[in-house]
Amino acid sequence: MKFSTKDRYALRLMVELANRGPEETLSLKSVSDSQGISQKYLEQIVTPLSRAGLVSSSRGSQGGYRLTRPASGITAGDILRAIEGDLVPIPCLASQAEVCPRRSQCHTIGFWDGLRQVIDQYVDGITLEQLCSMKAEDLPLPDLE
Amino acid sequence: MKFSTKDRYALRLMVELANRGPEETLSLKSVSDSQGISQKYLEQIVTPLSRAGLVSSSRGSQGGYRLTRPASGITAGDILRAIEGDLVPIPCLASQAEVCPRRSQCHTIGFWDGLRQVIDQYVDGITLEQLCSMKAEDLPLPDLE
DNA sequence: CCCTTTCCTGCAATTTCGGTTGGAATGCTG
DNA sequence: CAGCATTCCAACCGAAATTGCAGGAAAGGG
Repeated sequence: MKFSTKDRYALRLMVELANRGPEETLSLKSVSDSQGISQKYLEQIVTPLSRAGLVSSSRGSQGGYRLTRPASGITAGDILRAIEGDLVPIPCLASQAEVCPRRSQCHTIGFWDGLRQVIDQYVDGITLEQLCSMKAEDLPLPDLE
Repeated sequence: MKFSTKDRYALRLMVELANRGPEETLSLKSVSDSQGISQKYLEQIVTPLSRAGLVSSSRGSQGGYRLTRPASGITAGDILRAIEGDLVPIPCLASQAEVCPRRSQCHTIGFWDGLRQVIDQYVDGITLEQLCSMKAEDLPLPDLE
């Protein structure tokens, strides 16, 4: 149960974009330099973010990417779902999953669906704006202990 | 971000064992028959559960596995951690991870650690006993919405 | 002694991960 | 218009993990 590097890099990429505001474009080259991620790999990561409508692009010299809306209107869930597709812990729960033949007597599907809900609730409750203001020191957490 | 089949099968295996109580032993052969999982694969799954002290075994004819303690004293988290080792969403948060060089200026580590806590809290809050009494129909959830 | 079962090791096919490579299209700028 | 920076597109690729299966050895009950 791990999130991929694409998930992690996507968050870091979006934080960089958010730091520039939605007007200024930022090239992958500069993100590559500041974050230490190869430009070519970033291309793969930004593509689904673009298709999901979270960022827009301009080509050519002085081109780059920018947020399509303020960072306060984008959640971590938006970003992760753009990369992962469905954010489900097991294939059974995917939106286009075939119906499991032992579904009716399954004792664990409820557990997994509960986990999905807990994860959804968490990632949708944290905005890109909040991410930007987080430092490593102050560990986060809405209101858990 | 998916949990492996071993994680899922481990839960189902443990539910089967719990249904027999901690006295009666149950062979992998019978679990294989009722759950439709190959006996050989189950062997791989039960081994870490045994090493983690969640089940004990007896060899030979009439042998099998049984819980080492009541199902009310075993959580889903216990089972998943036995299979997965650390239950962390990204390698950075593993207990024996090397320190990330960009840790101090990282804006996302807090997010991931929060996710880890949310997951931990959920899986540790559901006991094997609760799993046994779950049906597919009644979706779970302690008190979320 | 035979049968059942756990235990242990090794192998193998497939998929996923984590990228790299190569180039085409587009648009600014001198 | 030439050149350069950038996004876009599509393959490819090695390594690792996933998802098992096979073949036994060891132990215990009947």
